[in-house]
Amino acid sequence: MGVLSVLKERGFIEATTHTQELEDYLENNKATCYIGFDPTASSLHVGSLVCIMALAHMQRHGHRPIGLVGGGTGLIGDPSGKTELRKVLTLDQIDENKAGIQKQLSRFIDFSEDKALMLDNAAWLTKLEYITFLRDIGRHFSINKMIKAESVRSRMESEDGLTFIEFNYMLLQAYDFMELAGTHDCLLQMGGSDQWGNIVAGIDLVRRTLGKQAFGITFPLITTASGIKMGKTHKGAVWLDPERFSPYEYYQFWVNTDDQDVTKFLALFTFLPMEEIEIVKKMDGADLNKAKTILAYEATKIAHGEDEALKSLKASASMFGSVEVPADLLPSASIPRGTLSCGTDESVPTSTYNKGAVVDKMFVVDLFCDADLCKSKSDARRLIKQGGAYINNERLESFEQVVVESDVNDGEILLRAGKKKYHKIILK
RNA sequence: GGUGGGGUUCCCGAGUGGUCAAAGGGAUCAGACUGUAAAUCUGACGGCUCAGCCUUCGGAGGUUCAAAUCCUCCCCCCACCA
Repeated sequence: MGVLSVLKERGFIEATTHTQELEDYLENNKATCYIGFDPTASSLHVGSLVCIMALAHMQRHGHRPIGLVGGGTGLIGDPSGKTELRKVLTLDQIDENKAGIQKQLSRFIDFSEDKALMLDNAAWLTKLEYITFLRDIGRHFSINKMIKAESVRSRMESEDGLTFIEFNYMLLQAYDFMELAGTHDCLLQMGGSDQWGNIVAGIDLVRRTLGKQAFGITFPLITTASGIKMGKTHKGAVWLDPERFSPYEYYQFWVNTDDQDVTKFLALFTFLPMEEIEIVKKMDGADLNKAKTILAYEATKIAHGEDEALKSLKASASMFGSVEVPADLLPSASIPRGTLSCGTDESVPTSTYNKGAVVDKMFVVDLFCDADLCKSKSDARRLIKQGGAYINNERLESFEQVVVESDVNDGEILLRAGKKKYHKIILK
């Protein structure tokens, strides 16, 4: 099956240009394709995962993906899908962020032997000269067309308006496409649905300047069943960087997937075969939790490796009781089968304290605050009053409670806030 | 540059001298119900040494027993005009 059909079947495709020609092109060529990533942070997050997975699928089908880091465009800021002007990044920040992004992408895509490329558009964009650029590139752009583009129009209508610097973003992205088409014969650009205007502009520019037919694919904006943009939690974005968002939290993020999203996410965010995912569609009720376990395991494995996935699985089993993974569910997944009742919980966040400074000295409340389970003492007070604070799985009744010897089991104290947030205290 | 309208607690948004830690909604958090889901219901939602106290309403001063609310200056945003 061609890569385009695979992507379509798995829910990646929102729109494509020249559908038939694109299909032929991908069938008959070892194509090069690219997606741009903004270096606005030193880590990518789940919001970019659709793009990343699409590149990975491309590579698995023998095509060559390019991850383009917008080191040059990051100096400008894309107005698409933004309601306000983005803060401009400094060169140093961009460099740092770029490095982080490259590292993460290499978990998903194989960059060895030029099977994939990582480029930075700063390489060509920062060398542009204004007059030359206007004359050679600017002439191909119609203001009439641009102001009709959704990204521009919505900003023109908003009271914040649109600055000239942002208005130019489209030209620069189109220039990127032209550059890549010229130097790497990259004729396919992909991106989120908010990139449609930019992609189409690039295709036009490639045709006008190089006389080549280029193509575009956009992905749908993935929202959860409750209508929220995918990848946002109370803690903000779900980062792929294990330093910002631990593999255990990442795993938990996927386990907490809404029932209605399970099959959609399995298709988008794992490589499990669709025939197996089809079966999950027929499942409902508590059974779906088993599928969520596999989703979480696979997603964690892809982003953080099998070891971390296994650790997270075990930690979850010991925190939330047993986890059952039937042998015949999604058989291609490498998750261990059977019932996992208890195990080490090494992936749960921990802190270490000096025992003498804690026992009979410290208030339990302070441990909650230090462990970031509560924002402040008032927060801790509320939590206790509402019965959401637990020490070793026993509800904490009093705000004034001090840690005592009997709270310590094997040199450890397990704190819990609400149903899902745990923190382990190790005493030395 | 001119004229007018604004900047309120995470967000939207009420509030024009005391009854204001500030309506309402959203988000969030906890509890109940569940399946580590959704929906629903209940409660919480600035901080603290918590029946009390302290710090917030763009910034700095001032008037007043008392200011988010009045005055002065400054900063920023928006609309229309140039």
